[in-house]
Amino acid sequence: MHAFDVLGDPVRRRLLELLADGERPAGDLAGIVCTEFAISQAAVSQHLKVLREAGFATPRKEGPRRIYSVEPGRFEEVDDWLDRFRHFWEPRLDALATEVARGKKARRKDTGA
Amino acid sequence: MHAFDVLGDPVRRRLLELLADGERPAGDLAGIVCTEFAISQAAVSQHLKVLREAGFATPRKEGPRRIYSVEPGRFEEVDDWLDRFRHFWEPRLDALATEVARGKKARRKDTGA
DNA sequence: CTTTCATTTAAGTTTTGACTTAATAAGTTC
DNA sequence: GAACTTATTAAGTCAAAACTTAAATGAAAG
Repeated sequence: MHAFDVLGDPVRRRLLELLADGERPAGDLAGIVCTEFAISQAAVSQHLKVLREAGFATPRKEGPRRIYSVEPGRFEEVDDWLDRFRHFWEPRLDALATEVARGKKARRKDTGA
Repeated sequence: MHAFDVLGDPVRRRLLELLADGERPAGDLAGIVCTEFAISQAAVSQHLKVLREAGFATPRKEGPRRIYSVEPGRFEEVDDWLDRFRHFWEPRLDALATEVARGKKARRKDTGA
């Protein structure tokens, strides 16, 4: 499932926003999102399943609860897709500055420098 | 319409990818996307409408054709949303380096420095 | 080992939105 | 202005996906 297909849902985006500040148990997430969107707790669990299976979040079992936390990989993928549009609004830095500043390609592809 | 709702469609993403390299007439875009996705030209036009109305692309009339080009605003919005997740995968630069490197908040909010 | 709490899964319904065909609009060319 | 091109809009169909209720799972507590 493409990263943007997952993010193309307001409930899932909200869940991720909540997780951005740190891990949270599923029930906690449901408590917030159910009232905000007026949907059932089961619906939230289904969205969590999508996030799980798409690799946006992972649960950790702690007694009877599942503590969810953000999984960065797919976000990075989104960021990469955005790269091809960055020149439309970001000032063009010289190539080295960009590499150093964002430090992305170097780390990811390990070009051997 | 939320930026991610717009990007949550593979045809629209493809259209934007094509526009990332530079402006193109609608017919040109349709020619490519219709074959790639096996959909009608009208369907592509409908997607272009969504992109137009959401502010992701703007057409410029040139004779009978509409030359589409990227409108950066909404992409920047997406980038901003991602900001809250960046710390999960980007090395934390010191604050000034971040400002200089990305030059975003400074330019946008013009904090007066 | 049964009850209870937290969460997920299953089954079925409803809604959203993407697609098709047909019609319309606007710009050239003759 | 008739014919042809380029593109958008309208109307209706269909499928994907989000939601609901109900049942199932699994851990802890009595």
